[in-house]
Amino acid sequence: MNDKGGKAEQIVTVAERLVRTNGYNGFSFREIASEVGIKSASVHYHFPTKADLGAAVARRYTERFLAGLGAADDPANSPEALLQRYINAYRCALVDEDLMCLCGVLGAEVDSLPPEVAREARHFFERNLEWLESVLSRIQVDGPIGPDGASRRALKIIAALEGAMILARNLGRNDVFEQIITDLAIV
Amino acid sequence: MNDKGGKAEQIVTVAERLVRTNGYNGFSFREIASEVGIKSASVHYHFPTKADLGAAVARRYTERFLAGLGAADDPANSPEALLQRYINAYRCALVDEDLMCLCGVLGAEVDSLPPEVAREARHFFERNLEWLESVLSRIQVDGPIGPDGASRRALKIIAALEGAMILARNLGRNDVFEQIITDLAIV
DNA sequence: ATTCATCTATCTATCAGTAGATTTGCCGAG
DNA sequence: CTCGGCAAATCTACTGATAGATAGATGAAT
Repeated sequence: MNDKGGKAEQIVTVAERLVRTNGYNGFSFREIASEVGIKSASVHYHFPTKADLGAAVARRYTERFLAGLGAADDPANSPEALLQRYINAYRCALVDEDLMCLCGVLGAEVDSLPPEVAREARHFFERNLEWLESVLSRIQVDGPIGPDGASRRALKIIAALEGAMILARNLGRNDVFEQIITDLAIV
Repeated sequence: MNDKGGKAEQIVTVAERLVRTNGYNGFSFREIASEVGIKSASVHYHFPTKADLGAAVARRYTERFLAGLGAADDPANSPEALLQRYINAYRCALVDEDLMCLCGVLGAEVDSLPPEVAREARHFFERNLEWLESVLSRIQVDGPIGPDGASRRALKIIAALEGAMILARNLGRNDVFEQIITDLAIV
């Protein structure tokens, strides 16, 4: 059958898209089951509770996202190139996938998430900040002012990207994303 | 009775808090009714459908938010002071109310919103951008570089603020908000 | 024979929304 | 002041749909 990598993987894939479209409170086992071509009881077999599934979705998303970036300290890639790669990951989500960042969605409703899902969302941001700080610390800031350390710059970059996605999607204008990230890499 | 400004107003108030906590797909007529002290059928009397209520919540939020800012071209307030007031509005939502920006939440799940709710969310951003552009155009940009027009700067400011709220709330650290908005007013 | 994965069937709870009765508060007539 | 009537607001009671979750049967693979 159409069994790309096993049903559990398919379930997570469908769930990810639904969460990124509707939020954590906006998807159901039945809808996932229907799209995968099984029954909702079978989804419960793989992921006993909704929180289990939500956490699995966030965990896989984080791993895939970071894997796509590569090592922050890889000497084969300049920090400037890695920064562009990071920004491009968000651009692809917005333009190619036409979806919000998963953890941007989860982050907006963090107070109503089951603890294990909230923990995975926080983990996404922590790992991203770690990666960005590592990249930014390789860039020589020689300007006379340069008040921000790598940590603060990393925060500013993620915030700008998440905010840019929300604005672009609400205004229905992807060029808004490009305007916001202009000069994001050089501050 | 405890009837602050009428039941319709109370309903919108409770609904706003629930949306800002759980997202649009995460609140119910029953929960609102329970908190207000009436039955869910009475909520339907004031707001026939969930989309009606959602749109009313967003509309009142936008009006209240803009009213709190004052006129963008009021000569009694310097543009710099107005900009600080704008940033402070987000800070208060985060620190004092401990809630996300309503339209940040709605914006994250915009693809699953009823059309009239999505329209109100977009309207919030459009009105905010208009106000910010008006304020920013009053500030003399004399720097030798200054590549951004008022429009682009307005986008960057809103994106940074929405992203800062998401990050601060997910990391459970309000100082993250302060770090991100450092120098936001002077670029 | 055991395990894995799926199924059917069902449970209880909740959802948005509706119909129609009832209460409440106000206003004008006597 | 009191009564009748009207309309706004709330109620009870319900519908059909859907939610997450569970029990136990079925079939296939090892």
